[in-house]
Amino acid sequence: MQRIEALVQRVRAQGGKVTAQRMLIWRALEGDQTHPTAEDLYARLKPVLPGLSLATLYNALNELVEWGEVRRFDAGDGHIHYDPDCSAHAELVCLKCHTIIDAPQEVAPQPAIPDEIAGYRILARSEQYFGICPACRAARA
Amino acid sequence: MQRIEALVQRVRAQGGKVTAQRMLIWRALEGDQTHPTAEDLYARLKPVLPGLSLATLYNALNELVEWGEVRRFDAGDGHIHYDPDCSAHAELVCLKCHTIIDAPQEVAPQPAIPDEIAGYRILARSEQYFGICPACRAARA
DNA sequence: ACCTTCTTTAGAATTATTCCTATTTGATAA
DNA sequence: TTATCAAATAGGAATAATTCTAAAGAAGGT
Repeated sequence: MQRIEALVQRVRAQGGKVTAQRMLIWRALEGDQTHPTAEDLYARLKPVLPGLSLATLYNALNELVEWGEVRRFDAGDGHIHYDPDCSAHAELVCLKCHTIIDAPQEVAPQPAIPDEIAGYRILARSEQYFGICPACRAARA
Repeated sequence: MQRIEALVQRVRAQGGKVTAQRMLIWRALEGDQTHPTAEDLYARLKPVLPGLSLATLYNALNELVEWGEVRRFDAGDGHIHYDPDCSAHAELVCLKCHTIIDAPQEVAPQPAIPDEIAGYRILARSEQYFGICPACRAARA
């Protein structure tokens, strides 16, 4: 995710409004490395801004995804997870216990993102490896 | 996805049962290239086996995912999509209209899947490129 | 064929996400 | 400041996805 000032400018430039809700959500995501779900974020933000609606949160999240500022991915646990870190990295998802960790660049190197593929203008790339984590492998044996 | 005979053996080997419902779902997925959602499949299968429950369909799908036989991914349109084609390919997802196409290997080459990353036993890999499709680019201009 | 055992199923209940719309609020300019 | 207008919000309704549990069904031995 870009710095918040850049998001402010982006919203203004397209005739949008910098609302308290958006700022709150942006700040909550900034630097977050926990791959939170929408519910996680809601539980965190509701006490801060009690009037906050879940719909508003989903709107803001989906808009960030459309801008390519945040990645959203399915970890196979029945929840959609969000990750503001759009730098080059893959996720490692355990198919048994659904824990998620970021794969280091060395073990899952990321190619440069091309500007265009098959006529599509490419904004973001997402990669997941699904498998069985060390703990679950041990538990099974 | 492997051939259906292989799935039959797999289920038997782990003490499971080859039910009519599983066979039906497996056959529906075999060779499907439409990236269907669970609802798509349900609509297709319900007339064939009217007693079929959505829960059964989800069970079967999630079990295939856990076996690494089918990939499931979030196309950002509010629906989870399933793809029985686990051969090496990335998906191209339009952030505006949410159409999904398979990227040819030439434009998005797939590395070999390592057996293990950071202690995880790797079973599957998923890759998506998010962007704006040619039609939406034209519409915007 | 008939039990027995254990898995799977159907349908309802629950939870997650998106959609809808009257109302509120930010931004702009007088 | 204040009025104006477009855009965002809140909250509830609608839709999507998952979980739960009693009942049904397949496999294997008798």
